[in-house]
Amino acid sequence: MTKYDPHSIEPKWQESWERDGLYHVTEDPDRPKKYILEMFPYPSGDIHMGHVRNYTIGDVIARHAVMNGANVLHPIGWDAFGLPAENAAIKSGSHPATWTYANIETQAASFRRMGFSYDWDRVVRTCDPEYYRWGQWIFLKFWERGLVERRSSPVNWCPSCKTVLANEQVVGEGVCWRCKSVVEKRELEQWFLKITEYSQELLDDLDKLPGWPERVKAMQANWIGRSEVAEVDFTLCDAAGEPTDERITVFTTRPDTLFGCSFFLLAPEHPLVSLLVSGTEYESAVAEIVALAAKETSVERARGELEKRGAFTGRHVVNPVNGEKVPVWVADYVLMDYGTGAVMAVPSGDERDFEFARKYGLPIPPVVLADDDPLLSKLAGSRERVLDEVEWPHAFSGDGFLVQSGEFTEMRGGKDSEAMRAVTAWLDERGLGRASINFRLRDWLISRQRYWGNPIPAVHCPECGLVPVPEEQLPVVLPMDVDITAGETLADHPEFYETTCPKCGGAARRETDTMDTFTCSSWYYLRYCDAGNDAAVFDPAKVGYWMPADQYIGGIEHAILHLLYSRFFTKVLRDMGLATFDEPFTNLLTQGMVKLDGATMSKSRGNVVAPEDMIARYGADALRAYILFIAPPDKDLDWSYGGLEGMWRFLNRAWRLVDDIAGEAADGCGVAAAGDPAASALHRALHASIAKCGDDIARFQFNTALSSVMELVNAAYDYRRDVAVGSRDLPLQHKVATDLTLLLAPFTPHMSEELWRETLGQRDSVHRQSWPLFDPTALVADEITLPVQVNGKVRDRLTVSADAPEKDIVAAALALPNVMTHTAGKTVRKVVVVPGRLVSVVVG
RNA sequence: GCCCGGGUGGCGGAACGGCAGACGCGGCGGUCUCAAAAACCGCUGGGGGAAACCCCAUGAGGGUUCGAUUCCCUCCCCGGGCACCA
Repeated sequence: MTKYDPHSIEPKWQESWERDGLYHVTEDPDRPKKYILEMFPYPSGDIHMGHVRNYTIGDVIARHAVMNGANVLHPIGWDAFGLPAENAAIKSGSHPATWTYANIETQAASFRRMGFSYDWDRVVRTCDPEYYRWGQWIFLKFWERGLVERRSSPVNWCPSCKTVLANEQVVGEGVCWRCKSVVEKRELEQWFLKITEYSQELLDDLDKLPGWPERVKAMQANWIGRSEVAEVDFTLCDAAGEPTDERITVFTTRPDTLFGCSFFLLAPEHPLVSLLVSGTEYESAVAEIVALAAKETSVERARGELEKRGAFTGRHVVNPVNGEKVPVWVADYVLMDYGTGAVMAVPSGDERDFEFARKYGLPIPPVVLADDDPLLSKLAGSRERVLDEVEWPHAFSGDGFLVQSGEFTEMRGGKDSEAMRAVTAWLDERGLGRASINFRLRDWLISRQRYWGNPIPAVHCPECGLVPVPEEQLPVVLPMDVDITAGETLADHPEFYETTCPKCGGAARRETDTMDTFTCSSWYYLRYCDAGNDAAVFDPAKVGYWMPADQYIGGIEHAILHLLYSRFFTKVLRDMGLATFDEPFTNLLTQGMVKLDGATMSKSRGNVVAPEDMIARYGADALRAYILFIAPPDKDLDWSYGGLEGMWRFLNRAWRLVDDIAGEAADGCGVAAAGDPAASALHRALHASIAKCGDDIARFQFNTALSSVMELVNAAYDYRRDVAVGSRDLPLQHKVATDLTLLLAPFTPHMSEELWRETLGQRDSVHRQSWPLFDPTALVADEITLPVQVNGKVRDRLTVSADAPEKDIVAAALALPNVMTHTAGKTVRKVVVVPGRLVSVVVG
């Protein structure tokens, strides 16, 4: 008899596995591959319950896949560049590199202590020059393909992080994703990756991802924001009101309302604004609006709570559909960075234009009427404009009939309507407009004004302009002697930025911005396939063998950010001929958060349950099994100490069972009794658990997978309680003990290994064994008990032999006492027999 | 406003259209013990009944079906994403 002691067995097997290279893999064309990937962590130093959950899920999937005969790649690495290292360095006076590498060591030790089955030979650390040089190489390839651009535009600036941010990194109501400060808009020259070139494909290929949660796909589709619009060209008039050659194009989703356009709007930031008004009587009023708009914070503006303000420019444009001249106003609710920054205003059909028209006394001609609108009878049939005002309290944006709309009058209007198509076609024929597609997705701003990142490999030459660093000069090494505590960045470091132009050899300045860390995490999963390669970014053959990743596991917070960027990188690398697949991650599992009393665990809140403490008490196996048992993986879970205690009890129970059975086997006692019902019940329970546990792991229902193992243990205890020692079926018990050990192996790798090798005396590792075979015939019982319903309610139970013919079942069911009670005095209209399931009697 | 999720015992959660609540936590009662811990056994949705059993119950209301937590429609509530997006 031995006692379950995780503290002695867990470290022992961890060392043994590592010594034996148990989790080291190479390509093997003869076996099916499986790439199980978890989002690599930022090395913050300590592991938290979110890590435990994320990486345990991956580990169970990986171990189960191995037992099912797959050649499994299960790597780990560190997303090691980023701001926290700089902030910590400023605080502690150490170097970001020192801080980062030390954290990687402690975190790796914690991961080893959890018993995760990583191939440690493939570790990737994004702050290693051996890694980031290939990030720079990819950047140069993007540049060659015209996907890199340095340009000036209004960008998001985080005052706290002192750097610019990509659109995706501004979350909620205009705050920085990392520090939650309110983001400011600044006009700056920055580096962009042209992700918008792939907008349509990024959207379309979501359909190629049936293994992704709907939620994530919906979020990406929302973010990409495709809308089918019409472009309409308005002709600008000069100050005297005469049409010029200049046209201003607007986007609209409602070309059917074009006849209701009674004014025209420009965003305050629109470049035309100052040209139109400079030196005119309208200049000061317009300047005021521009100044006011500049002061509005992005938060205020995003909430749409501001009262709309505007000013007339003194100019007009010609509405192409009816030749009408409408006034051009500047309005603060028109956004420069959506569409063209110019809008045709249709106050009767758009609530914002409606408010604006009311405020400034502009006309509101109705053009689309609801089917029950009283104006319908008054305006029906009139093609010409007869009414310029409505008494409505709001604009009407629904479907309806067109009135006073020229030749389109009486057509059906609305989104995706007859009138909409007709107007667009009419404009197209005359070269005044066209159907078009608009995306909300913006190009990815990747430059950061921070030190601890991957340097952008570019040189500014006064003669040649922007020059890429030649490939053979890579990597542009991040210098280690920058004094971060003094607030220095690369821009303060002449030794770094003073250089010569690769093209002309003249004096030039090296780019001092670094890349967004999300560029590093957009291709690390490819590097895992060929981590040590120092001659190329990776060997396409190796990537071709392992990719795409069969299963990706990580937090929902990357639903857009990392997952969108990685999809983009994959598509570009494919177009470069380095990959043959369209999507990097075939299946995605987004795990829920680990909370305490409903609140997110955080150090600042002081409500953190430290994994180390739990390991110290119950061992890593109990923690692993518990965090999977408490809830399905995609749901948030609330931490419970009692639940962990319960898992500890179960592991002890399972341990004792295997230990006791092994003891009895050694004693050689017990004789199998043929046809013993208790033994066949245990036999059935065993195979039911084998089937359910495997199926449930395959569909990531780890909680029910574990509960099926618990049922097996309960069944074995029942058997041993009910059957005297001398009458127990020894081979069956032994089979239960070994299969139980195998079923638990993915969840509790250390305990299973100890039971397998020490208690059950096996030679090879339990983690090199096959998943136990399920025998469907074992589930077939001689007799079955069927519930019998009368009018949908269970009234009795019927025990019959499994192969009883239907008419015998019907007869026996109708003869059951409680069935007779409920059918007495009524006519049996129908009897439904669902074989092996139930009997349903219909009376009336 | 648009788009996704989700509402089941005291709690976490189970249920290919087929006995609602598996498994676990917690609670109650018991065995063992001088006692406690551990372990083991039993009970544990609500109501009625001595019992056999009966009634109610998966956010609300309809529908399809012999049969609905599950499928369809309408609505309510909670969580998340997008949004002065033209």
